[in-house]
Amino acid sequence: MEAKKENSRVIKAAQTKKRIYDSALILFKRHGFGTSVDSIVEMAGVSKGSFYSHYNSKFSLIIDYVNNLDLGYADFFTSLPSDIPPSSMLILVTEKIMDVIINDVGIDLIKLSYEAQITKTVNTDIQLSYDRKLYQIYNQIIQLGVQQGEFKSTLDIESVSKHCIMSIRGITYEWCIRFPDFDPKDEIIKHLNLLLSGIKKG
Amino acid sequence: MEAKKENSRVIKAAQTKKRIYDSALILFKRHGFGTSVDSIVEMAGVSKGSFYSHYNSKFSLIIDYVNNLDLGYADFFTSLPSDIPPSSMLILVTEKIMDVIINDVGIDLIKLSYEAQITKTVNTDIQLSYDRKLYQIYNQIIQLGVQQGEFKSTLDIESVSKHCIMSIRGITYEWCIRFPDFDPKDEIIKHLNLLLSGIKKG
DNA sequence: TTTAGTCACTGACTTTAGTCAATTATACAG
DNA sequence: CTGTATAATTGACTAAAGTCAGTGACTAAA
Repeated sequence: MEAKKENSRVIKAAQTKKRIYDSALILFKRHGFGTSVDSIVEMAGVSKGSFYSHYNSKFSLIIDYVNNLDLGYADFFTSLPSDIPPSSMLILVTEKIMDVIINDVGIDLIKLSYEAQITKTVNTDIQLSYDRKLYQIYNQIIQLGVQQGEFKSTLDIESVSKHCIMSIRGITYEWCIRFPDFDPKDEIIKHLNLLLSGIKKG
Repeated sequence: MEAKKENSRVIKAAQTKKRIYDSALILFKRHGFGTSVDSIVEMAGVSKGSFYSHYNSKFSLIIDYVNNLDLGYADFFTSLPSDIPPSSMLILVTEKIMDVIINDVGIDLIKLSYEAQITKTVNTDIQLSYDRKLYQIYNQIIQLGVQQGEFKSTLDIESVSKHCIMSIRGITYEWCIRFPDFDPKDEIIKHLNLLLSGIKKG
């Protein structure tokens, strides 16, 4: 990963990319994410080829946008009082995440993003860094739960954290395919409660 | 839902649909699921419009195919000895389902099918009937667990069944986006064990 | 300064999914 | 048997994503 020299060529390229990105955002807001690449490049005043030298696909741009949203999970987590039980932290953080997904990101973007992940014309690096932040939060909570004796000491903390995040993604996928007859916030809470307390007796 | 009379018109239409379907399968096997609709109708000797009067979209045909696979879950379930604990049944059935998904259906079809579910120009009725069968199996197992006293009597059986199936779908989605660096069978078992025993102490 | 090479950029082109008005074949009522 | 309604089928057409050989402005090395 070498930083490119800031010569005029590089600067112009960055300006072009930004023009494409900005035009896309305006058109997305105006006409939704079905906006064609043709209309984006027309508004940006560049050629189609230029679009594709900056973005691998139409999805790439959308994923760029999603990943640049500041979702503010980390802030929410650090703002939590530290004297509540870790199981409650888990629930609260997860509720917050679902709120953001439902209200700030929205069904259309989530669908596109999940579709892009499957078809993957897309560089997943940024997506993974997003995961890493989430993962750290869950890891901390579960570690805390084990330390404080609320959670089983036999837990594989890393694995459990990953499974919490997978549950969020799973429920969000379910939301995509069942929309609007599915309440993802309600369901993720039910799922977490199952994960916390288990199905088996004692 | 009225049964159509079997006049020659209906029979011919069914034959046309079958010719399209069979050609598609041959081409899918030969060139993968990227096969174009044009080449399918060329091989079937029908027009493109005809294709679209039988299938809403290219995905529809693929979904049709996936749903017509006899996945044999039900048989596997009924062949289980009835004296093993319900928690083991849950694990065994789920392992079987994952085996089928991984080996009989395969990553390419699963990806297409999951993509189709998200983009959904597609009639989900058949997908739902597939779910219904699975759902019945899980419902029975969990009911048995409650009756025999292995599972908590306070469980909402229907909700827990749904969440088991959602977990399968969630993990399968994860497999799609992480392939090949993800072992869905291993992970679904871990997830189920968490669901069964819980994270919290006693 | 010259010159070879790089890189953003161009736009016509290809590919493919999906549409729809027109056409043809069949069913059915009188 | 005749005319009319209905359903299946056609294929030219649209729309949109993505490609690629070519262009010229800019960089950097001699």
